[in-house]
Amino acid sequence: MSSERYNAPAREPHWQAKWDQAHIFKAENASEKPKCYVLEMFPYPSGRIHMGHVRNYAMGDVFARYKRARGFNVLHPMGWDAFGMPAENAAIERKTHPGTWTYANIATMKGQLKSMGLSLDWSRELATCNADYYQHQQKLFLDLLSKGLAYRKSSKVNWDPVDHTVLANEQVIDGRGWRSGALVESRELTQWFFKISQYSDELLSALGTLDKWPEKVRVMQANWIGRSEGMALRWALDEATAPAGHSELEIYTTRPDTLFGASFLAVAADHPLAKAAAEKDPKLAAFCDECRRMGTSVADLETAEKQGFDTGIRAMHPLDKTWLLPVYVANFVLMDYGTGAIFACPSGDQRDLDFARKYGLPVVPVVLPLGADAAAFTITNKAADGDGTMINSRFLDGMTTSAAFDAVAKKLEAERLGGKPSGTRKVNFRLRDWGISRQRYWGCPIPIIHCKTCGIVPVPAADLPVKLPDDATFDKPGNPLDRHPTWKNCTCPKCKKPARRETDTMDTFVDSSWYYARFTNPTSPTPIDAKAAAYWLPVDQYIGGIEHAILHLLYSRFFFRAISDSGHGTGSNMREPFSALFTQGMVTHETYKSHDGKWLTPAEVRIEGEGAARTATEIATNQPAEIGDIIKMSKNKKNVVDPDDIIAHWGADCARWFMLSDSPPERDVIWTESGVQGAGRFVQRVWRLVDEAANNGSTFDAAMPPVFGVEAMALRRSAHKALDGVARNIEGLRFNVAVAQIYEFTNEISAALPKSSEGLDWALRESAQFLVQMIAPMMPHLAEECWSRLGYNTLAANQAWPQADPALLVDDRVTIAVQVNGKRRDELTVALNASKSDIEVAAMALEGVVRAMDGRPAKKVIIVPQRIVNIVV
RNA sequence: GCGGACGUGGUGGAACGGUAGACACACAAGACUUAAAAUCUUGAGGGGGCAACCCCGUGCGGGUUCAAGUCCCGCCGUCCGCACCA
Repeated sequence: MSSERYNAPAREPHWQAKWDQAHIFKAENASEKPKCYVLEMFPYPSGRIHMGHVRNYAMGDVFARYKRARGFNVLHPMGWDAFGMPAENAAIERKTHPGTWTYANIATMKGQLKSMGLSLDWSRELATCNADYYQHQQKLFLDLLSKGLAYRKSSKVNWDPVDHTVLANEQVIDGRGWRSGALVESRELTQWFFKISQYSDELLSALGTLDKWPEKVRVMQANWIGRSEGMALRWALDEATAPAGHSELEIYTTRPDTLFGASFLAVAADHPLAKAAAEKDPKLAAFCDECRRMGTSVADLETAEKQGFDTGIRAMHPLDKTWLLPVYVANFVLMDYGTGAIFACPSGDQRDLDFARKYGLPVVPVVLPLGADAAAFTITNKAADGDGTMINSRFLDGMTTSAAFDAVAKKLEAERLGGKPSGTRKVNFRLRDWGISRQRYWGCPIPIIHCKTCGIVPVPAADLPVKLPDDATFDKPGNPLDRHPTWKNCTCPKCKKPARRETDTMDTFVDSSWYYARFTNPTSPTPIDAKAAAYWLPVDQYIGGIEHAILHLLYSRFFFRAISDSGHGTGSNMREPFSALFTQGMVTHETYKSHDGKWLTPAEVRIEGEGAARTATEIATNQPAEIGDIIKMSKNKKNVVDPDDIIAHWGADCARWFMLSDSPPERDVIWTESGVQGAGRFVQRVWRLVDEAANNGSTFDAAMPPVFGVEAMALRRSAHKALDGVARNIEGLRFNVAVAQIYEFTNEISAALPKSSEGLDWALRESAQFLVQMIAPMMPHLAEECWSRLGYNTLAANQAWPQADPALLVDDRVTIAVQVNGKRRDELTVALNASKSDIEVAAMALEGVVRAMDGRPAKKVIIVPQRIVNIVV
């Protein structure tokens, strides 16, 4: 018997080397086994892994290892989302090349991931900054271009003044750049776009098929796509007031039913009609400039009052040509939604009502809300924006709002204006096309040549890759490619005259929009090996952070469709890349501040006391420190714990186990020292238990004893139930519950150890072996150590998940609660298959039941076999 | 404003409509030890009672049900996402 403690940090590298030598995590692209593709969102090589990575990869690894044990051919790859601005910023600061910095980080982080003992197929490793990868992305771009799914246009874009680049709409959070945090400015630029809007309908409706995605993510995507059903209405402009060349105005509305409540029209400051009118009206021109200056930031929008300016133009009501309405320029009308023009019904829309009150415009109630008293109904300061019955609406009066919608639609579809229907039903989406041009160096070059003669010329596929030049300079802000002396000069592939290379690079979200497909065959000469992709895709379980709910996850869903439609998919009708998605919570930690207000790391403070009396002291100065909120680990707030330190001190298994226990995986977990200690104690406990069981004489391989005593039988039941429960909980990604079941089971083993019972030695061996196999997905090194202690010279990682014996999953006797009037008064242990009448007789005789019934007769007795008895008196 | 999630001991959290608080952390008492660590045992939702037991208890108020943390209705609160989207 070895009484030594298990030295995890010393033993873990040994087992990692064993796995490496045996190549057991290498996935084969052809197999008799069913496939399972497990993927965690690949990391950006920022320098070192953090606890968030540990949690993410630990979860994926448990699932991957479990599925391997269940007989699946598992693909579990890892790579690097390696392009991006931090590399460039680091290059500026440290005067190194972004590539040097990035590859050094990759080497460091790969070492860290290896020390976690992840069951990864490293033979498929890829880095998006490698030309081996991005050359294929350039090919994908060219094929999207030829299909019209990539295009160039001039438009207003989000400009990040800190990172000196354009950002997509999805990358602007609360008016700020998602990475730099800088307030985004609006600029008019010519940019490359991907036509994600062409897939709006499909991306939205297919959300319904993603039943293994979190509801939250689906709702967020649905809102982002933002479908609305309405009508495009063309209003004839009064000739006397309209600017030359403008005879009509098209607006978009979702409420044509409220058309008789209209009191004005409004257009965006950038609307062509506003611009035309402004030419002759300096005051209007000034107002439009003012609107444009008012940025797009949230702070601006919240404080901005509704403002408008009467253009003097009058428009004819589509249902009554004699009815003229004023056309305003209004600061709240967005040029890029609908047609940039609206009609306003103040009684039915709060914003229109505020505006009407301010400018003294009519407010005519047209919808009587359901249940409202018609005689007493008026609009004061609250618009009636719900459904109801039409009033003051001529031929619509008395109809429901939806009937009125149809009636107006029917009428205006038949009505002609300039030979065309004056109204058409129209579905509108909020989703804009994805602007992918970035004015930065460290990204995938857009394979385009600008020729004075031929215009925009794609780089011929044979000339790919368009490689980034190594000798760029980073000494000043702006795009190094743009100021490179030679790289951008080239010859036009068509006319062979001197031409200029496109110096924008692609948004790095393009890189991550197809990496999962590349993993299926990372050496394919084509971007995607259709056969390999068809075999492995879709990803069976994808795991990552919720922050990508509409960024990466929506882009990928689009990009996979777009490249499939341009000849690069699986060759089948597969449309969704990720069949199941799991969004894990963050890792949080307390924050600490020194007496003079500086953030302190957990290592820099000493904690004493507990509860409300807990105090922190800065170790270096011995000054009291302030204990702050528990928030996501961030370098800024210094509330970080370095995984390397934890692994060096406690071992990877301990870190993994702690990450998986207690908190449900979708929720945030609080990293605490005591929690790690608890996990560390459990590592030792498993080691001791297995050690003792292994010393127990009998072996599991020996023939099963013909008879088991009561204690031995009970232990066997526990073992098989635990096996079954842990399996189901890993399957459902309820790792915290699986962990709890393992704890429970180890308690059972501990309790059984000192007992003596026929067949107990054998049952203990069986239990110990099951325990080892149960923990193997979570604490794989410890499992190997224990497995060898049990006398095996095979690898635990290669063992099949043991089959639970169904006969042992149910007890032959069950204890059920007995209630009187719904309150538990006693309990009853009966044979599993006891008849209802037997149960009733036994229940009625129970002491607690007799007392509670107090001589009253039972009115009713409910018996749910194996569950409960409830006696109603 | 719109949408979503959540609300259970000191803490993290368990709980197919069926014994609420599994399991863990923290805590307390005890054993072992010269001592500490480690380990082991025991205790614990609140209140009452020597005890057997009894009452109350899953944010608040109603309802459905033999039975509600769980389902329904209405509030309150917290967190998250979107937001001048016509």
